[in-house]
Amino acid sequence: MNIGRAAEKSGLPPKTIRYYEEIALIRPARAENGYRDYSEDDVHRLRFLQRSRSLGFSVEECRTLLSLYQDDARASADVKAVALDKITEIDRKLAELKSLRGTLARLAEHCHGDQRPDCPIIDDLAGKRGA
Amino acid sequence: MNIGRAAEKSGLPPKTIRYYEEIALIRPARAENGYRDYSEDDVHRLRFLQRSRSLGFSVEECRTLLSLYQDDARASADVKAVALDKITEIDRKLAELKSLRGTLARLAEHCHGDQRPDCPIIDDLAGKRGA
DNA sequence: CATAAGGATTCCAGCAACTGTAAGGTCAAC
DNA sequence: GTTGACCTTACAGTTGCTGGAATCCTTATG
Repeated sequence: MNIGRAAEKSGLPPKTIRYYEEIALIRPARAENGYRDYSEDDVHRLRFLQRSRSLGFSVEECRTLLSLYQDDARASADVKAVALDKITEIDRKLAELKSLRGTLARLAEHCHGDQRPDCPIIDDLAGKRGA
Repeated sequence: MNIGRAAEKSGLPPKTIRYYEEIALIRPARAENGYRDYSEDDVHRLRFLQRSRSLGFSVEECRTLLSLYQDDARASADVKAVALDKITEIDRKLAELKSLRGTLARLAEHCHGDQRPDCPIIDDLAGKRGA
């Protein structure tokens, strides 16, 4: 099938699919006219990529997961390790965002937010601590 | 002062400082030998940028904040609005990450993580729902 | 049969926010 | 005078696409 149909079926835009081929994540066949020709298996792989990307895995992680997906002799422990690493990474990001949010919320809370120039947010950004 | 000293004082690498000049966030003077020459005020601006970037503001938001910083007639309401927008954005990211984390944790929990190939994580990524 | 629309192809540029590298200029110390 | 630290510019690379231009192929219609 052509790339447009594969795009519909996988939920990925054609541009992205071509990009995935460029970085060697998938290798579709070519028809005689030069068009890419996707098999059902290719579409499975594309959907796999779509889902794993949407779960926050990087393209390189997706490459690993895809090779595990295609490896019938894989150990589920290997897959689990990737998932747990990602959870750790997400936890780090969550902690960082929460901390940022706390700081911003505290600053905003102390800013009267009117037409006067006096502003604790700016003061903090400028390094004028406390007060 | 030279860029190296300004880097030390602001906590930003020289490369980043040059980049900020390239995108017109700061405009240091030049010495006769062509070296950038930073004033104390320049360093204040750099520290301001360092702090606001580290709080998660985009470079363009930093540009806005910096102009507010340098505007003695600013309304604190304008600053507060930027901060509140950023908090909203952080909340969105937090929700997304929490959701991802939940999905991954659920998948990992059901994966026995041993030497066998059977893996609910892969099954889910492949679209085999339920089971 | 011509042609126009809709898809397909390639390649190149651009987004954010830097970072790395190369090739060279300047300055202070020995 | 030469070493080494520091400065300069310019260009490439990072991540993960996305948009655009020029061209080709296929299909439907007049």
